Amino acid sequence: MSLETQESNRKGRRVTVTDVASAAGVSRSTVSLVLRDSPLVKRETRQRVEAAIDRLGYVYNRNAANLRRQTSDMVAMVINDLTNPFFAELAVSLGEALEAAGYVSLMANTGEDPARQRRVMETMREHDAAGFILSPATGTETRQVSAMIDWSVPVIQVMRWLPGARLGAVVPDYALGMRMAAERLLALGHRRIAFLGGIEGNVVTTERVRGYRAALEAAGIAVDPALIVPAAVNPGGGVEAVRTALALERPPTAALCFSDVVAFGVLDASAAAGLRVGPDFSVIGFDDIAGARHTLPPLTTVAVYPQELGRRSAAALLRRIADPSEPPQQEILAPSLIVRGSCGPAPKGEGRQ
Amino acid sequence: MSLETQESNRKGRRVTVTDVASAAGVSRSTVSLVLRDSPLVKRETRQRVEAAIDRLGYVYNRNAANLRRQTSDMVAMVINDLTNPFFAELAVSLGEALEAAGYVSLMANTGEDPARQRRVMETMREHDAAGFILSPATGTETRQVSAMIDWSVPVIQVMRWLPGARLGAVVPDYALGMRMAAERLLALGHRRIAFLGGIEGNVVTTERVRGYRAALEAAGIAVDPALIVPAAVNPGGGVEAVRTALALERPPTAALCFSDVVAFGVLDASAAAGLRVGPDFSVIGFDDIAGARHTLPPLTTVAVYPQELGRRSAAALLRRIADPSEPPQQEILAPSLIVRGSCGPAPKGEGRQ
DNA sequence: CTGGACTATTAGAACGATCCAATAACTTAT
DNA sequence: ATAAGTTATTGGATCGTTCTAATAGTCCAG
Repeated sequence: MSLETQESNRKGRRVTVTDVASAAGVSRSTVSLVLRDSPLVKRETRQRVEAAIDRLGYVYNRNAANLRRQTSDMVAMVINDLTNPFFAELAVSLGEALEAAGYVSLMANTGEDPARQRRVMETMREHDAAGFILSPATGTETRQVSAMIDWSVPVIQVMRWLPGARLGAVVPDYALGMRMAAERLLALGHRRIAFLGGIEGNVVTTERVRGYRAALEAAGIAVDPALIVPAAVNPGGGVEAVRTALALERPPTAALCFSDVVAFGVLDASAAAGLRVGPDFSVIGFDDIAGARHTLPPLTTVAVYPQELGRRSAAALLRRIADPSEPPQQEILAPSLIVRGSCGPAPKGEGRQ
Repeated sequence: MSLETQESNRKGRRVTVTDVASAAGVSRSTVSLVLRDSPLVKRETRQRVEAAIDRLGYVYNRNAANLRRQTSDMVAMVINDLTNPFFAELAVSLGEALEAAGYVSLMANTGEDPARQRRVMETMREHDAAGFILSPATGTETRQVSAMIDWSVPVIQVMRWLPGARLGAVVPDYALGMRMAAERLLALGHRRIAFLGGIEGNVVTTERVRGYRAALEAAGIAVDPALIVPAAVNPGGGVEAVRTALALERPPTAALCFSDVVAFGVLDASAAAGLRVGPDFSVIGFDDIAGARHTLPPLTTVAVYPQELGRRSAAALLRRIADPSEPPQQEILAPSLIVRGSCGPAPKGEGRQ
C-alpha cells in the first residue's frame, strides 16, 4: 500500500486536504480542524483523519494556508556580508530566534551592493515576508529603504543604520567601544594613536572615529588628522593603512583598527616592518571575531556580542510585527574591551611629547 | 494622491490584480497578462495597466501565483554550521547562483543538530521548496533524509554526504587533498606524521584519514594508530590533540590537521610548548579559510574552493529540478595544496627511524 | 455577406487551504 | 413532547493569482 501511495503521488498531483477528507470519510473542514488541532473534533474522528494523513503521505501547504489566512510566517534577512564571521554569527543567532518564534527565514547576502539589495528586498516583499531584518549595504540610499515604511512592512536595522530613516535599529555603541579602547591605550602612556581602516562617510566609521576623538580630547590631546587613515575593511586595507601611518614623520606608537579583520593586516604588516606587536607597537581591533584570539600576539579587541544583537533584533522585529503601530525604537548595546596581548606600554622617549 | 493611496492601503486590505483591473478598466486576466509581459496585450492597454499599478502601489503576490501555477521559486539551504567561515562562503556562493536563476533562498543553520535539521526541513517542505541543498548535520541518519526521495523533492548534498543515500552530492576529494598534504611532509623528510582532529565515524573524517593512510603506505611507512588523534573540530580540539600527540614516547615531527580551525589550536599549543612551527614542527591545515594566511607562521593548507562547490551544487540542484528523472550524480572536486610557511624539513636525528 | 484567420480581451474555474454560518446529532430542562 | 443548549461536522465562499476556452472585433478573401 505504501508503494501504491507512492505510485499515485508520482503520477497524480499532490495530496491535498480534499484527498485526506475523502479517504477518512469526513469533510475538508474537519481535516483542517484536525491539522490545527482544534478541540472541536471528536477523538475518534481525529484518529481516523490522522491515519489517512499518514497513509496518503499528505504534506501541509503553508503557502496556501497563509494566503487564505492573510498571514505570513516568513521573515527576510538581508545582510551586507555573510562571509564576515561577525555577520555570520549574527545571522545564525537571528535565525535561531526567529525559528523559535515559528518563522522561517528568507536569507540573502547583498555583498555590499545596493542594487542587489534592492532587488532581493523587492522579491522577498513579493513573497509576502512579514518583516525584514536589514544590515544595509554600504552606499544604500535612505530613500530606498524608507519606501518600505509606505509598504507598511516592519523593518529592523541591525549593526548599521541609515541616517534619517524612521526605522527601528539594534546596534552596538560603536563610539563607546572605540572610546574604551582609546582610553586603554592612553592609560598605557600612548600619546600618538592612529585610527586605521574604515570607509570615510560611512555611518559606522563616523561613529567609531567619534569615540576615538572623544577619548583623545578628554585626555587633552589634539587629534592629528594625519593619524586617521581610512582604508578598505579587510586585511589588505590594514596593511596599507599601517604602512601609511608608520611612514609619517612622527609615527604612532599604537593603533586602533576599524575592525579585527583590518587588525589582521595591521599585525602582519607591523611584524614585517620589524616591529614586535605589544612591546614596540600596540594594536587594538574591533568585533572580537573567533580568529582574534589566535593571532600572534592574541589581539586585544572590543567585543560587541553578535548573538545578543541577533536575539535583540529578532525580538524587536517580532514586537513590531505583532504591533506595527508601536513607534520605531533604537536599541544601543554596550560593548566591552577584551584585553589580550597586543598592547603594551608606550615605548620610552616617545611616550611624552 | 500618493497620500490617498497610502491611506487606503492602511485601512483597507492589500491591493490585488482585481483592484488594478478595475482602476485600469480591464479584466483581471488582462492585468495578469501584463504582469508576465505577454505580447498579447495591446501597447496602449499595457500602459494603462502599468499606470494603475504604480498609482495603487500594487505588489505582486508570488505565493498566490506559485499556488495557482503549481510551481515554486524557493530553494531550501540547510547548513550544519554557518559560523564556520568555510560554510559561510559556500552559502554565499550558493545564494548567488540560485538568485541568478530566479530563486529565493530559505536558509537554516542546524548547528549540527539532527533533530533541528529534521524540523527545519519539514517546515521548508511545507513551504513547497522546489529543492534542497543540504550539508547534513553530524549524526544525521541516512534514513531520515532518504525519506525525501519518496517526497520526490530534489536534494543535493554538499561538503558532506550520507553513506547509502541515493542523492546527488557535490564534494571535494578529501582523501586526495590529505594525500597531497601528507606527501608534501614526506618529501620534506618527515616520517612521524600525526593526524589531528575530526570526529571518529564521521564520513568526512574517514575520508581524510584514508588519504593520510594511503600516502604513508605508498611511502612504505607503517601507520601508527597512536598518531591518529580525533578531537573536536575547533581550536580547542586542536590544542588538546597536539598535546596528546607531543606527549607520546616518540612524538611526531609534523601534523596534518583535520581543518584550519583545528590547526589554529595546534599552532597556539605548539608555540606554547616551545616549538617553533616550521623549523621544529610542521603543521598543515585543511580548507584554506581566510584566517589561514594571517597566522604565525602563515598556514600551509589544502584549498577546496567553497565558491566553486557552491556554484556546482546550485547547478546540480537546478538540473534536477528541471529534470527530476535524471539519476543522482556525485561530483568530486580536486583540491589543491597551498604552501605557506608552516612546514619545514624534518629535524635531524628524528627524520630517519 | 459568409467564413476563416487574426488580434485583444475576458468570464469563470481552478490552486490548497481557512473561515463563517448553518446544520445535524445529542443532551438536558421544562 | 418541545424548546433550548451543547457538541461535532459541514458546504460554500474566499485569499490572489493563472489557465482554459470562449468571445468580440477587425481584416481580407472568395
